[in-house]
Amino acid sequence: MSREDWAEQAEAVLSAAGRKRGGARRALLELLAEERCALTALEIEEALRGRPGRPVSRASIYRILDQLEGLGLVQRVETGHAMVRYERHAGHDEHHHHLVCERCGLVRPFSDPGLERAIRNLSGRVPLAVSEHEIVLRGLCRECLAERRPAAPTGS
Amino acid sequence: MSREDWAEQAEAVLSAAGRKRGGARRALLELLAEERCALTALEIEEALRGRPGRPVSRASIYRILDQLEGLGLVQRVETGHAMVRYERHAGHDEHHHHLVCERCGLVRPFSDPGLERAIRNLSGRVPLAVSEHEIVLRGLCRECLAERRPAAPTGS
DNA sequence: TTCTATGCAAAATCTTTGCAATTAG
DNA sequence: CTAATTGCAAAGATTTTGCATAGAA
Repeated sequence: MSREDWAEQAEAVLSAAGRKRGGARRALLELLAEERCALTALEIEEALRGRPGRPVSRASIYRILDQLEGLGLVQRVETGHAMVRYERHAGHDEHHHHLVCERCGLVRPFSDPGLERAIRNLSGRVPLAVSEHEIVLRGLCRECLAERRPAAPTGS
Repeated sequence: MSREDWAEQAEAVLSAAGRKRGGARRALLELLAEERCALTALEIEEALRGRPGRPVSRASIYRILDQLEGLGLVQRVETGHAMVRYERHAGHDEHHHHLVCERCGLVRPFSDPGLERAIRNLSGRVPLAVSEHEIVLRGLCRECLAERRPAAPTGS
């Protein structure tokens, strides 16, 4: 499913759920369709303010995200700092997790088949009917690591 | 390391860091030593209010948790709902992750060697110097599943 | 026309900070 | 005595809600 398709499909799902179209949600869908990784509500607000389309009020952003999450169109991602991030619900082929830099806060996607296998394997053995999983690796990104260790890593 | 040992060791680390003893922190350490899974700051506040020791002000709870996290004595856990949870930093043998029920909010620990292996394996191949990882599986716990599907699961 | 969508402002919730009093070392 | 600890209240930050208007079907 390509990016434009995602936005269109989302509109279709919304319509099927008896929702009417609106400019604010439209703008939000377009933004999420382009983004490949998770954004916070405030990042979304800012992004929409600085683009050709229209700005969207914060309250609407929260309401729309909540609605989209309820319909399975976006996923919440908890990467830290008690601030929720959202990204479009990806198909099986685009499924990914997140790397978070503890120093600069950078959030990047990654994926790994071995990890998915381990999760699938595990899902049948826990006392929970697993519907989703979320994995966050924390550490230092390359840039922050470089700033901390200017010298070459020569043993002790 | 047993539970009491953890609290004692924590006091030792604090002392080594030049910290003085205080009743509020003491109460918090004892609570965390007993808990096997992550609590939010507000849950900690409530738990401390309803027990023999002393109640601790909310501000102190946040300050103390922050301090303990800085010393590596507790770990933040992001299980969802934009509320941070904390649990004592476990040794290698007690390392675990979390199952979260999407309906009732129950948080339970679990662990799996295969998963840890996959993570270790992966850590060398991502553009991040990984220092921690966090895994959350979401779904319905047994009780909530039972409420939703009163009938026996006989294949359609 | 009827119900949804949206903005604005107020409220609610969680977390942090400032300040003064207390207490450990 | 000096610095860390703690509580209280106020401030911050993020998220939610109430209400009125605008807009889609």
